[in-house]
Amino acid sequence: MVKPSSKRRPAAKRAGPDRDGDAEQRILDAAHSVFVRRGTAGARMQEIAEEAHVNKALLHYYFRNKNRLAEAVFRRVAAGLFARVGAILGSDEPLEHKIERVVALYLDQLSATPYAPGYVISELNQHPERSGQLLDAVRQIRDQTGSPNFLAALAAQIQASARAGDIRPIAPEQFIVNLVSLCVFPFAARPLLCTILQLDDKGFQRFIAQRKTTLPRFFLGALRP
Amino acid sequence: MVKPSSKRRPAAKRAGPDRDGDAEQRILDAAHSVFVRRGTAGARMQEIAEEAHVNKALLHYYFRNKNRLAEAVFRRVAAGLFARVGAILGSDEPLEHKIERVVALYLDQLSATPYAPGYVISELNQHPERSGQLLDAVRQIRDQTGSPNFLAALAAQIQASARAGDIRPIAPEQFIVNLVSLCVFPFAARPLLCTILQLDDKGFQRFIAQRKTTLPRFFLGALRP
DNA sequence: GTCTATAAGCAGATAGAC
DNA sequence: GTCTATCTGCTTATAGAC
Repeated sequence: MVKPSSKRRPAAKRAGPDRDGDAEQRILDAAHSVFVRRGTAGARMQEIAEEAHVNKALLHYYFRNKNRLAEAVFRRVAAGLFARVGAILGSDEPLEHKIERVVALYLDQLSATPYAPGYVISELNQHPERSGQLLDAVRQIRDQTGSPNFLAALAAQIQASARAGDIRPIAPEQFIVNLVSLCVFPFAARPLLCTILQLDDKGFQRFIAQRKTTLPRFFLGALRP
Repeated sequence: MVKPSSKRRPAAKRAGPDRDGDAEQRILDAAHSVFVRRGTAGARMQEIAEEAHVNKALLHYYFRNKNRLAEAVFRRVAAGLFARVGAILGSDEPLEHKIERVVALYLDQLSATPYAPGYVISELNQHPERSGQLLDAVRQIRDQTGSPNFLAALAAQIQASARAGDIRPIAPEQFIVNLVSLCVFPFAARPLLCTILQLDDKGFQRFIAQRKTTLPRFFLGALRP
């Protein structure tokens, strides 16, 4: 009934005999990598243990069972997917500027973590109960960035811009879903796009690079009055 | 070494003692339902058997093993996702009309098959070898609709419209990815959107209904010269 | 073609030594 | 904390009767 996790760390080694970090951290990193690549159901505790350079039994020591480990990973990935973008959207920059920054940031970030969107999508499809954990992750961000309810702030800004005649009116939900769709979907569906459009890895990178300049123009064009 | 599948059907019952269709078809339908809901790795042959009202052993009789059954389902779902939209995009209607029809069709179709996009996305992420089967599915459609390489046709149309000054220039790949992203992503990420935007099922339906009129305007607006 | 019964192989989880 | 060894249960897959 011992609960070592997230209590005080043991006296532990720094840069000790095993590769970087203490075991718990290594396990979480390895689990992250494996779960995101294979999906929760397809992931094997054995593979995680190997990638963390520890024994299977240690995973259970720290995280009790597979499901808890999966939850920890899901929260981490989901939070990473919203944190920085949420901060931008909740800031008080002008709308046009926000759009450009969100596109640039998302396209860069997702290039580095290509499996994340597909993973989160399929986890949520297969385990609806994870929406709760998703909300936890979002709230956590809100607390850290100090922008409570960035959606409401954004909605107000959109309506103000529309009334001022800077953009044509659009429902805030549609605005944000459009923006996120255009940024995230190409990565979530990357293997699909590469197949249909006959792109290799290099070609996909070029496609995304082009998109970095193309997409803000496209989006702002759609908002012109 | 018998290969009953897709050879001639047995003398079989029509509207026989078991519910609709012959066993092979019932199995495929059940597998479709279960795989799409749980993902390939999370699906159980037992559950499929029950949903098809047959015994587990019969799944192996018809499809040999789980993997083959999964492939059959994947091909079917992928084909269903492209068939009708591909036909529209490959037709010779004016561009503006195509956009309106694709949006309307996709939003309707996906409302009825909400799990399909997420399923295809995660399958392709977890099994890159399925891209081949994806291509099979696409080719199959191409042959049926008689529009060989609808992408090339669409690209030509876009360039022509741009030269005529009807729309502003846009790379054909960006055009199609934008259109598909805006239609498909909200369904692929449906649980995510419902959580973030605090929508229940009814609310999501309203959101999509609004999108049916909003999205074509948004997209055409972005293309205005 | 369809079933029952069973084999064979893992994967998750625990016990206990160090 | 970390390991080795083992148990238990589930899942795919096959054998064989009808």
